[in-house]
Amino acid sequence: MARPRAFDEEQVLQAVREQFWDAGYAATSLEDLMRVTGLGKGSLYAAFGDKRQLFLRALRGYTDENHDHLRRALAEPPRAVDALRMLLEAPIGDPADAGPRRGCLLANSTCELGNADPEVLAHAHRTYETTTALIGDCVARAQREGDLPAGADPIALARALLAAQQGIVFMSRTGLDRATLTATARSLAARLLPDHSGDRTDRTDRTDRS
Amino acid sequence: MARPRAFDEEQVLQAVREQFWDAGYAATSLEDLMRVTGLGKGSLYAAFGDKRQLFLRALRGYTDENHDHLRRALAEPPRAVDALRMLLEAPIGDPADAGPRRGCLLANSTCELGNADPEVLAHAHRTYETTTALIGDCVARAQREGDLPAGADPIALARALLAAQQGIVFMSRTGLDRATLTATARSLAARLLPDHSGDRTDRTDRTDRS
DNA sequence: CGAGTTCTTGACCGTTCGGTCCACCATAGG
DNA sequence: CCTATGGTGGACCGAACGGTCAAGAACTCG
Repeated sequence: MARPRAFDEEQVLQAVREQFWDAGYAATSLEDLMRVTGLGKGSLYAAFGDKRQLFLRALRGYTDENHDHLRRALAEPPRAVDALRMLLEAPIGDPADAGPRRGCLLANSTCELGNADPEVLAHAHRTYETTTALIGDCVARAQREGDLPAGADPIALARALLAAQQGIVFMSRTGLDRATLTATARSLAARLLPDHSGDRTDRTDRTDRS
Repeated sequence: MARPRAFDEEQVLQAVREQFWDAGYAATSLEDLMRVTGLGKGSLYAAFGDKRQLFLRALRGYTDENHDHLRRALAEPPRAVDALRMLLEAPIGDPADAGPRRGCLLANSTCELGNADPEVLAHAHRTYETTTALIGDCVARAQREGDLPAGADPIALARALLAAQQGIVFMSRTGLDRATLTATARSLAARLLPDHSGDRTDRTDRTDRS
């Protein structure tokens, strides 16, 4: 009944996200957003509201997508403990992309805005709780598979793994070289996820424990 | 020979540092800096140069002070391994101060400006290398004291400890409660610094540890 | 006590910020 | 083909930005 939109909302949010990711919230101007989206101010404001709302939309999209990836990455490997090991190396990324070390958008946003914007802080808190729960499920699976000691609290180990992962993410932002980063990630993985395959009761398809 | 300064440079830098720490670089305006220092624009510019240089001065002061604290904290405990354990709990802070969770100024600055300002990135890289070396020395001492396995590379363990500490710092910024944070720090400490007092050759004069 | 020098203050500058508004346009339904 | 409806792009706005400058104030030295 009227003129249709000339842009794809998802593509715009993607471009916006990349911009905020590269430069941060405060250092991104509306002109930047117009440039990367190709849209005029009027269109942006009509479609998304002001800068902050647009940022929150992009951030929510990022975290949703991230959780999807995480769910898949945790479920995919046959052995859960391998998924947990990869968790620590994942932030290092492919050698191929060679993109700038820009860390995690949510972590960056939390650092930049956590003090000033309660909504960003709350979103970060919720997101990391969900992440912890996902990792905790995977830890529990690794326990059932006999690759981790069964006694420990899965959530506690999940929190330790998440903290270690965020530490790796941050160290990568300081310009640490890939080799050192990889070695550190493996070292952390070895200490947080010790190899129990030796003293494990050897039934790998053990599904029920209490 | 001329009018003396009416302010103490160190006090001004301290106030500036607190402001940048609370709000970040981009979100701090010259008006904020004038307010917290009590100085006029002219004085600030005459004494320190522009906003960026003032920020870098404050940041360097912070890291220098931090390294002094770290050196002391690592040297103070009779047993080096205890110093390393405290390293992970230190970011949680006193229950008394109850200040806002604002993390580490250098970490925040690295996240906000690391992509855009090579000097900040280089400073962060240098600083964390120094920190790694300090922790590595402490690890080596713990090895000599028989509290850590002697075979491992001290620097490698230092990097793992530093990454874990930064992870704790970050998780505290997400609004995680103190109890959970403390539990996570202790869990990480237990896994990265396993208790070797049992199988240690008993040549050191070990005073009782509770 | 006067001259010389530095520090302080706040007015001022051009620019850029986020945000609003409106004239114009492309489309779908009648 | 015409009209109603929503999309588009850019002119425009006041405010705040970082930064400059000049005039006056405070001090030391001769």
